Amino acid sequence: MRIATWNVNSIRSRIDRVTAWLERSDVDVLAIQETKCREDQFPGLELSSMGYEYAHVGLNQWNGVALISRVGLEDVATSFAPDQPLFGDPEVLEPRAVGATCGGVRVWSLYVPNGRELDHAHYHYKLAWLESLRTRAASWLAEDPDAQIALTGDWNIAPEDDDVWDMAVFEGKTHVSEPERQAFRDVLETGFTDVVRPHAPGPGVYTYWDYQQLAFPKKRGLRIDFVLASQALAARVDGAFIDREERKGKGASDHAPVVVDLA
DNA sequence: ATGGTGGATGCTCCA
Repeated sequence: MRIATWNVNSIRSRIDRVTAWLERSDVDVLAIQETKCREDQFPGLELSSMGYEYAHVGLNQWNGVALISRVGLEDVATSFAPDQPLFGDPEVLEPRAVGATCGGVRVWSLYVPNGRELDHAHYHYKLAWLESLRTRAASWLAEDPDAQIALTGDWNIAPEDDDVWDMAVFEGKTHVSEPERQAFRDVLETGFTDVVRPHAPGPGVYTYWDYQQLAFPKKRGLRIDFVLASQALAARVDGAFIDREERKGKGASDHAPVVVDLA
């Protein structure tokens, strides 16, 4: 079974690239972030005609996450916990998490809040969101230590200096601050592993490149998209890669798909 | 190749 995660930066503007990528990638389950559309705008027909079931949550032009699967899609959840933090004025539950059981694996498509600036309300929201996720993930494993769980998505955190093209540029910025990195490590410590890194060692290996300043051809990226697997799932991983080819050319997302193969 | 962001929206925000 092959699972993948990809921040597509608008499913409506990217649907042709998404279907073309699916056609050539033999993916069974894809977690999508930043669909940037409402439920009624989601291009479900294009995906279902390819044999994929889908679950999507989207309220407006921001955020939005989906799961598509051709190996079953059961027990869909549109938030990871009853206390998943809210944001905005008025406060709302933003569409940043969707989970489903696909081929026996509990897969989550997660779009961690960006944080915007250190000490911004959005930054505190990001940390609270991650803490809530950590607590919930720990409870899932406490319930069933053998659960096969994949926490996939755009984490908006570069956990190590090697995940950043130039640390000096990120001095005082989000994505690399110690509280964010600690929050990421705290999720790992509940019993999850980055299953891609062993197959895509750095430095200089990234999943995201800004559209500006020719960042991609200049190799100026960040590694912020991850597949974190529970122990039982990690034991099944027999390969992984970041598909940076998909970042090339006109009309690419600013993120590359991240792919994991399970035995 | 001598370049210099893109998406959704609506006159700006978000990433």
